[in-house]
Parts: sequence; structure tokens; C-alpha cells
Amino acid sequence: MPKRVDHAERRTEIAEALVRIAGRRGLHAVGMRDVAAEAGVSLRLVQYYFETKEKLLLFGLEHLTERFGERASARVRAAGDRPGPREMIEALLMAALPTDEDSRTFHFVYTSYAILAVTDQALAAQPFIKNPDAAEAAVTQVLQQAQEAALLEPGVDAQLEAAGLLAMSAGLGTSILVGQRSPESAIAVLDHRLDRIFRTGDAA
Amino acid sequence: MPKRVDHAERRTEIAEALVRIAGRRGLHAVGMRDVAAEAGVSLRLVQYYFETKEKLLLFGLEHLTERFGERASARVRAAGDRPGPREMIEALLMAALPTDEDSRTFHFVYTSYAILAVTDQALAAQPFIKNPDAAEAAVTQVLQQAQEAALLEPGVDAQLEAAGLLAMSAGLGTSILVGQRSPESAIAVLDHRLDRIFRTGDAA
DNA sequence: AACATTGTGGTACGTTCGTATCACGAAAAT
DNA sequence: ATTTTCGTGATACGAACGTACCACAATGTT
Repeated sequence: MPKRVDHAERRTEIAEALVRIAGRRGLHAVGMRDVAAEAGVSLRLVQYYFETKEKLLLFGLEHLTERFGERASARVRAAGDRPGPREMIEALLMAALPTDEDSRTFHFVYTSYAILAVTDQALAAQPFIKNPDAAEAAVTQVLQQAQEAALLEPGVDAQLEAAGLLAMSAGLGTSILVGQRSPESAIAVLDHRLDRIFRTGDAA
Repeated sequence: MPKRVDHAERRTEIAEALVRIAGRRGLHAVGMRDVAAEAGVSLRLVQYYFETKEKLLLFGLEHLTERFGERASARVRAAGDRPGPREMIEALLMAALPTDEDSRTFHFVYTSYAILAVTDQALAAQPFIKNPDAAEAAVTQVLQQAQEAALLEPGVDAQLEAAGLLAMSAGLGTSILVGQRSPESAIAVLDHRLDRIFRTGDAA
């Protein structure tokens, strides 16, 4: 049976099993044996491809953020052929909301990782800082360009507004996750926020 | 030794030990033995006052939210003798931010509970819904009154704005927690938000 | 005075977890 | 053809966890 095997691919499969099961039962409740069963391999194999649980978790987080990045940029791209700044930001913020089962899993597991990272040194070094900072920079830039094009209401600070929007989106996401708020109402809140930032560019 | 003992008091002490240790090592890493050691009692006693770990966790959450409620309302009260709507809301939102060690622990442990509640039935029934909804109603009401007094910028929807503010505050809190943002910058973001909601009531 | 109840300590039990070890078949290298 | 390496299975081990059990002293109750 042992034909030569692509390690990277195998590790990805196992990492996806990890994310799936973490999304179902919570990251704290995931054991090596569970991951093995979910991936359809033996416990030994999980050990083989990731020597230790910590390394498995680390790789799982990398994989998760990577997949989410792809998803988010796909959403932005799908926002239109020549998306205006508002459409772009809206797509980005909404992509971060746990609306369907996939993004719900992402949001849940990612937040679980973030909580773990507060006390876990190895996890704290991971992309919890880098990635959101990039998103904030991107939103800031879009806002600034919109501002130069006089598309924004006066008095808007692009930097502060970008940070506020992302924090709000994250907070709304958590609200949806715990069942406090419906996706629709979260979107309404976001839209109202954007309405108050962007000049009402209607002309009907 | 066994003089008659106040159960409620004992339970509170143990619950506080639970919160302390959860704030230090993470809720997921808290065991009955740890709580016992932190509270300075034997494992048996923790079992005696809370029969099961689940009940201990439940009570810990109750205690946590209760203490936070007291803290938040104390902050609002301290916001001035006759606080204006903006001062009130600002005090409330800032109280939810993990600025000092105490509120940091609260935010961390509370978020850990919230994550647990996503998959844990018993926890999901707890005040994760009730409490934030009350806060949102309160902020909405204050905003509405301010609006009637013509203190707000035009075009503000009190309900949506209140929800947005609270979500933003929660999101900023998490950012601080994971070290992505400093408390000062979070406050700056919040203040800018409030500046754009409240009419600039200056007259200098 | 006798007895029941309450508070407390110590410790044992069964499970589960992450990790380590042994074994072995199939391919690659020499 | 032999030897080395790679992929895989099964299983064992020690630690930690939640819980259960047993004993006993101090206090109330009758």
C-alpha cells in the first residue's frame, strides 16, 4: 500500500478534518483521535504527519486563515467588475460575518484560536496581528481614496473609521455566532454605518 | 472545626477563585483541583459546594456577569452628577473595554464562556442573550432621548447606532485582548465614532 | 446522653488524552 | 538481490481529569 505520498496534501486533508470537527464540537474538545477519525486515518498517521498536537493546531490555524483570505478576496472580486469603494468595503465586511455554514465555522474556530492565543505563547506569535492589520490598512486606503474623490461625508477620519468598521464587523460576527443577532440585522447595522460614512450618491 | 458555614459566601469565594485562575490560564485549562488550590480549600470541598464541574462553571458565569454589571453601573454613575447622554454612553462603552487587569480578566473569561456556549447546551441558556440585549436597549433609549433633544447629528437611527456601538466596543475589546490594539487607540476609535453621532456641542 | 446532620479530608476508580514503542509490508536505492 | 527508507497499524504508557467513596470530627437536635 505505501506508495509515495504527498505530505503537503495529506497535512491539508488532516487540517481540514481538524477545522471541521472544531467547528462542530469546539476547538477545546478536539483530540488527536477525533481528528484521525474525521480524516478517516489512524491515530498513528496524524502523529506521523504532525509530530505533536501543538504543531497540528498551528498548522490548522495557518490553513484556516489562508482559506479565509481566499474566500474574502473572492467575495471582493465578485462585488462587481469595477467595484466602487463602498461595494468593496461592504463585500469585505460581510465576508467576515458568519452568514453561511462555512463562514460560521471559520468565525467560530478562528475566535477559539484567538482565545487560546491569549494564554498560549506559540499561538500568540501566529497571524493574529499581521492579518487583521492588513485588512485595516486596506480599508483605510480605500476610504482615503474615496475621500480624495469627495465621496465621503465631511469630518471622516479614514484611519479611525476603518478600525471602527472592522471592530464592528467582528463584534457583530460574534453576536451572530452566539445567537444574539440575526445575520440580517447585522447587515442592517453595517449598512447604516456605511450610509453615514459615504455621501448619498443617489440621483434618481 | 465544622462550625456552620454560609454556603452562599463559600460558593462566591470558590467562584472568584475560578475566575481568577481562568483569567490567568484560560478557562479551558481550569480543573477542579486548580480551583481548589486557588481558593485554598481541598478538592473535596469544591465538590461539596458544587456537585459537578458544570454547575461550578455555570455559577462562575453568573457571578462574573453580576460583578461586571455592578462595575459598569458604578462607572456610569461616576461619569458625573448629571451625566449627559454622551458621557453616559461613553462610560458604558469604555467600561466594556479591557483596560485594567480586572476588566481584562472579565473580558477574557467572558469571551471564553461565550465560545464554550456555542457548543454547550447548558451554557447557551445562560445570560449571553439577556444581558447584552439590556445594554442595547439602554443605549438605544439614551440615544433616542438625545435625539428628541436635538443633540444628535441628523440621519442617525438610534436602534442601529446603538447596536453598532456595542458591537464595535466588543470588537475593540477583543483586539485589545489579543494585543492587536492599545487601549488608547481603541478609545480614540470610539471617541471618533461618538463625535460623528453627537452634535458638536462646543461653544468656546 | 444518644443520635442525626453538616463540613471536611483523603484517596481510589475509571476514562481519556497526548505521546511513545514495536512491528511490518511495500517501494527505492545500491 | 539486498538493504535502507517510508508509510502504516496496533497498542502500551504515564499523566491528568472528573467523580465517587469512606472515614471522622464538630455541631445541633431530642
